Amino acid sequence: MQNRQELATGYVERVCSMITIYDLARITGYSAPTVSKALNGTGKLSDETRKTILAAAEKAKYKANVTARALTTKHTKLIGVILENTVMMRGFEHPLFCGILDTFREEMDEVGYDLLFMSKENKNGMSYIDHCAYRNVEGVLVVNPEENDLEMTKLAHSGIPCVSTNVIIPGVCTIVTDSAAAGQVAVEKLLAAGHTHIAFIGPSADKNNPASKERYEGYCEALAKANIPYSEDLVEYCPDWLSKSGYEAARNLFKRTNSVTAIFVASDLLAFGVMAYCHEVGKRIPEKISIIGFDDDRAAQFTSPPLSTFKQDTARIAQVAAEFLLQRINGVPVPDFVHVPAEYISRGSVAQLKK
Amino acid sequence: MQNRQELATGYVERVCSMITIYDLARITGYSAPTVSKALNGTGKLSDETRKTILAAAEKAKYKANVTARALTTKHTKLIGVILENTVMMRGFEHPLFCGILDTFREEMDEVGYDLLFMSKENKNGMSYIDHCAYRNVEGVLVVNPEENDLEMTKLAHSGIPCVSTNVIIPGVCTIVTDSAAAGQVAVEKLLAAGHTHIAFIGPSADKNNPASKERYEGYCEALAKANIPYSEDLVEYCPDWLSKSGYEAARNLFKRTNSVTAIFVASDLLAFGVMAYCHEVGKRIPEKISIIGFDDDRAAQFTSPPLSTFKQDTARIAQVAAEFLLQRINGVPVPDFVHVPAEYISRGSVAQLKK
DNA sequence: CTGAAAGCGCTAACAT
DNA sequence: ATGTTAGCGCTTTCAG
Repeated sequence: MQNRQELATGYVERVCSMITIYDLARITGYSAPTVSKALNGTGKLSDETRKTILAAAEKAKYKANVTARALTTKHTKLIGVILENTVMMRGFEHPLFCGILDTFREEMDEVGYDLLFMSKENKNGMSYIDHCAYRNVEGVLVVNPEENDLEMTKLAHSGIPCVSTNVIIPGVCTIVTDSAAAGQVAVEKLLAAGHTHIAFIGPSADKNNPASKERYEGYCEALAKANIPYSEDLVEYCPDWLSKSGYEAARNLFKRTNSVTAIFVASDLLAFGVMAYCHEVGKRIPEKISIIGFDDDRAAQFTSPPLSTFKQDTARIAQVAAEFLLQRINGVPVPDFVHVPAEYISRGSVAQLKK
Repeated sequence: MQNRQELATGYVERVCSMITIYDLARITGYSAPTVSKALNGTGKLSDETRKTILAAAEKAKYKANVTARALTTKHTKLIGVILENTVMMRGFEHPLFCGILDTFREEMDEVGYDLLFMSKENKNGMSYIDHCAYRNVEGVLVVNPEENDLEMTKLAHSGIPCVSTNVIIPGVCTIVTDSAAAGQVAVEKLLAAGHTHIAFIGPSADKNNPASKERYEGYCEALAKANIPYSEDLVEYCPDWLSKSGYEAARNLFKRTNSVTAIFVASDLLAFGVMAYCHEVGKRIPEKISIIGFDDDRAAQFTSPPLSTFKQDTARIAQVAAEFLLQRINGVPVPDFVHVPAEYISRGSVAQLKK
């Protein structure tokens, strides 16, 4: 206990006794502004002065204090991250979001930016905009906002630089997987395996979430290209992205029709539910029914059979997001929309149809 | 383009034109310090003054600026988070870490703290301690540091308040699942199902990572209690927590012995590998071999058969971590170690052994 | 090229 | 009970 108190005190002292530019000024005999200029490479200083000051800073292990700097410059080198726990799935646990955040952090770290979680409705009743102002956040990565959230819309229109990696927000640069292209590929793979009665299962299209909508569009387009007439009977919408909904969608689908030999499911999680239903009713995969999912969830390679699916390029999405957010912060125009291709991963859930 | 420029400018203006306590002072006719006191509830002010000022602040939508406040108070209301991408598994993608972080964030949000990712070896070559000082972080949540990391050790000894939720760090309060108790339960479940030749598969015990070690100890203890002699042949260590290692461990185990009818595997991910091996060699689960995993990974309910496992109480771990970190920040002593119980989840991977 | 002065927004210590 | 003064650490004019 005594020990802990001492530690705590030690910390305060350490922080308070941090070396400042005034210390360096005293040490080197120059003034504080000169030290500042030397440290930042700004202003006009003689090479010698700069060298002297830099050496002294190094020796004294001087570290700038962003808090103080930010007060004058307004540059906090802070990026806000919006990642809400929606009904869809708890924030961090979503496979896509985690991958994006991981790489985004690395990219931002490279250029000296730190990541801070934004929150809405926190203790102080702050909105996103309030929170951004409160922390002087320089830009925001929108990974997963709540659906149709007014605060989010306000933030998008506030002029605070934002990029979005999942949802389309008018006025905000959005970077997402090219789901339409992937949807086409999915159907083409199934067509190539001899399937013609191909179903689609996915959440009903939310106009702001391109994922399900584009996957569905890709499905339609591939069918059209192959001259296979579209049938409403083969499309089953579900209310969300949960496995349970996939299970129910499969039940509904098979209640309606028995001709289906293949399904393109808009996500692995949904596909797991579909597979569970198939197992339950003895519909063997892939012998009786072929399935393609989306996301390459950790689980996908361990289902039985392993699930053929699409891997989103989260690293690429994050890199582009980081690049464009930085551009945006620096006042450089960015595109409204960027598509990043997904990769098809062939496993054991698709069978060649016997003629 | 023009549009974007305007937006960016709009943001700068907005930030710069934020209302300050001086504005409130002017509006209300009081002085800045008085406004400050009213806002913070400090000092001695008449009720009326306070009310007037608070009303004016509300009306003007005044929001404090932490950056400025922190400069004088040293209280940034910032908590650092250490979550490195170790070889073990990429940072955010680990099921346990994500859950912990999610709840921890909510808890801290309640009391006005924001979360910031700490990084080591960033552009400026800052250590954890440097980074903490640079951002004036008030405390640190250590979720997943690199193994035997000197910088981490230094941070732990720096006096900066820390709590750890995965690894034991001398001098730092650690909150983890009671893996030993869970390990015992696992073996007891298998014993109850009639198994006596029970194997253990898990990473070799790292002295700082209680997870594998404690699960192994629980395994041993349950065996001892049941008077079943310990056999080295039934224990297979693996180098890490990856599924691939589980696969190889299973192969090694079965190469050595054929009497095993049940395995307690230290994690679901490893268990997936074990299951994959079993499937491959036609060893039916659970008919021929029963398996219990650990973590309740998203995948666990979708393997074939669904995997019986333990669910760590990440929410509880995070709550305790948040509580103790706040205590520690406030100079209140905290325990060195807290165990949180895990819950056994029975699914289809354990069979009653036929006599 | 360098330094003096001023200010970012807030709070602590002291006067009044 | 309220105001004055000063300072947190840094940067940005602007003189010299």
